[in-house]
Amino acid sequence: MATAASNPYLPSSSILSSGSIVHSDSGGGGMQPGSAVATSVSGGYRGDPTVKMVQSDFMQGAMAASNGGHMLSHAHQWVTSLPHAAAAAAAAAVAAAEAGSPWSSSPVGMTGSPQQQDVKNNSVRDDLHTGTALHHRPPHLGSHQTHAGAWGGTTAAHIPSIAGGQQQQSLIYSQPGGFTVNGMLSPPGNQSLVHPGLVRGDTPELDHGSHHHHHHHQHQHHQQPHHGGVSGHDPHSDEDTPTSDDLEQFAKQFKQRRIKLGFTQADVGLALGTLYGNVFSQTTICRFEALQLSFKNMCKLKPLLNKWLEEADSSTGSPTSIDKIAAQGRKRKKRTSIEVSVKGALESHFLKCPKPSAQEITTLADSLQLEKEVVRVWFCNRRQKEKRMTPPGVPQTPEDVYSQVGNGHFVVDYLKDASLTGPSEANDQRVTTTSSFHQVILAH
DNA sequence: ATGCATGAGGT
DNA sequence: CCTCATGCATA
Repeated sequence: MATAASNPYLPSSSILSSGSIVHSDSGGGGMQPGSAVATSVSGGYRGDPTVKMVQSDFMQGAMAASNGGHMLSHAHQWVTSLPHAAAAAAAAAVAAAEAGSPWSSSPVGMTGSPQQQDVKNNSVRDDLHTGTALHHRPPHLGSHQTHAGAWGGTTAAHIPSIAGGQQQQSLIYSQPGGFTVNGMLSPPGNQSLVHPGLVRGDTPELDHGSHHHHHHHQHQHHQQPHHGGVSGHDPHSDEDTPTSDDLEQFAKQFKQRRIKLGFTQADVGLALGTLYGNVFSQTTICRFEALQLSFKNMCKLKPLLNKWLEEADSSTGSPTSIDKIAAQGRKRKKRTSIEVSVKGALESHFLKCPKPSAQEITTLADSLQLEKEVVRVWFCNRRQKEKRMTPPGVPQTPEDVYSQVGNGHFVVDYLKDASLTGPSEANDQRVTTTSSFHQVILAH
């Protein structure tokens, strides 16, 4: 194979990335009058030997730079290191899918890598689980994929098991060893972190005596298609679609317990993986706790986290290690940091038009000297932000606070409307509405 | 805790 | 191209 042997990011050949070649930004005027972006370099990707210069859908039109003609310094040099051939991966994916277990088979990735440095997979030591044989259950092979109609529509069922729903990206980030990594629960380092008494005590709390549910909005539940079908819904069962209040509450409880048990958000994420085959990152757990996910997404995760909770406090002391199957070499573009001033500009435009056309984006990008993609993505992310349950900046005081926009309930409400409404038109409406509220916080 | 990014689906 | 769910990398 013609795989290049010189990987600029390998420890040894760090001639380039040694320490401080970071091109400072535009601040003091090292370069152009208008350069605003600064992609900080910080090397450190250890891809595998099989370097392949594949890629990048970005380059396509991004570098048009029609204006000055100068390309500026930030060349996209995202590390490229696709370990396995795409073909192989694809094939494997299919195979996996057919096999039924989305996760239990993705040996690819290292099939050809001669020297994986940190592969410590294979070690199936979970069978030695020392007693706690509770966890570790094979992914239920449900070939159904999450329909997730929850709130979006008439066919709001309940949240189906999503264990097998998304195997999509797992192809790339999937764990090396394949299957269930191993053990979960195990407070970082020492388990004696927690008071023995309260772990098992199973504090029947759940309440925080002071339930301040001041805010009551009319019900926004979308009823199930057939009334009488799935009845017997317990108010706190994870069966039916929870209300925003439920989620809010759960999130809080979850966080509390998690902390008490001495687990980090990352731990939980991993645990979920070994428990159900769905690994999540610290980010996601964090966002869940902070209600920074979409309503739908919150609903999806709640059951999983709930289960973990149960498992977590029922485990006396699980040994197994907490492995970190850290980031394998992946070619991610360097995170471009956008200058505050530029951000401001983007914000402005966003308020005016949250959905700029391709042309507009190009223009804007051009004027700001940013890559088109960056701008596009910025808008995408921005829109997503608008849709989260908890609007940023809004004081989240549990007490009172339900003055106007309270805890995002309204957000959820409007959101639901939005999703129900037909494509196009309605969108502007909702954004506008939200924006008005945001202006308050944004325009200090 | 968050900002920018990736990718799978859906139009 | 967009939306959504997610996450690496960072401040």
